[in-house]
Amino acid sequence: MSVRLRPIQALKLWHEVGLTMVRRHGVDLTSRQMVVLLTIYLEPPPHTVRGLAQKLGVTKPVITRALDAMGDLDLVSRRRDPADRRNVIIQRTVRGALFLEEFGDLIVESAQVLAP
Amino acid sequence: MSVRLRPIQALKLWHEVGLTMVRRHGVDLTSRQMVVLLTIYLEPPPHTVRGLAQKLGVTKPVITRALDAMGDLDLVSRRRDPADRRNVIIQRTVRGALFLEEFGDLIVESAQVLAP
DNA sequence: GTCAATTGTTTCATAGCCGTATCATAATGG
DNA sequence: CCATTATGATACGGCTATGAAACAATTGAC
Repeated sequence: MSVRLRPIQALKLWHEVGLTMVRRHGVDLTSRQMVVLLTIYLEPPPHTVRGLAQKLGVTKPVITRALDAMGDLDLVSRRRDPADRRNVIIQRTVRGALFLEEFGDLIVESAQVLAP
Repeated sequence: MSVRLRPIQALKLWHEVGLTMVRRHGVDLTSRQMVVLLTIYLEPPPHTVRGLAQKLGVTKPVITRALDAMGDLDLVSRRRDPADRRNVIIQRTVRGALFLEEFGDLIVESAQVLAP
C-alpha cells in the first residue's frame, strides 16, 4: 500500500506538524539530530558514529555532538563495543522510543485533518 | 480525500525526506524558519512580523531574524506597508515558491517509495 | 614489540539562534 | 503640539552548531 499524497497536501502536512512542534516548546531537535534519531530507531543495528556520518554525508563530530545532545535528553545511549573497543554502539532508550511514537502519532493525526 | 498514513510510515517518510535534505547540502532552515516559510506560502496574506510571532507562539525577534536569514537566501522579501508604515508586509519570491514546490515534490516522491 | 591504520572525541575559531530589554519610527488621541 | 501606543529592528549575553585539525585509545600488520 503506497501513500497517496499530493504536493500541496504534503506541504500542509509539514506545516501543521512543524507548527505543533514549535508551539509545544518541548524537545527541539536540529534537522540533522532528527535524522540521526530516526535512523537509529528505524534501521537495523548496530549503529556507529562512523556509519551514521557516512549515511548522512556529514563529519564525525556532527554525529558525536548530536549524540551528546540527544544523550542529555535521554533519547539515545552509547556503549563501547566489547568486541572492538574503538567502536561505540548507539542504542535506543525508552524515552527515545516514546518520543518517536508520539511524533508518529502527531503526523498521522495531522494527516487526517488535511483538507480534501 | 484524507491521507492514509500509519505511524511507522509517517516516521519513515520523515526519515527519508530529512535524509535527502541533509545530504543535499543546500538550503538548511531551522524548524522555526521552515514553519514561517510554510505559513507565508500556505496561508492568505497579508503576513506581518507580529502576526507570525503570535501564530507560532514565539517572540518578534525570532521572526525578524528568520526573515533576515530567509531574505538573504531570497526565499521571502519585505516591504513597508504604505497604508501604515509601521507594518512590514512579508512577500513571496520566485525562489521561495520554487523551493517549496521542489520540497513538496520530494515529500510526494518519498511517500510513494514507502514500503507497504 | 613497534608502527601504521582506525575509531571516536576534543579543541579551535567561526557563525548562528535564542529571549530580554531597549531602541527608532510611525500612528493616534487629547 | 505632545504624550501614548504600536510596530519592527537592534544590542546584549548566553548557548549551541559547524568544519577542520589535532588528539587519545585501540587494533592489526609486520
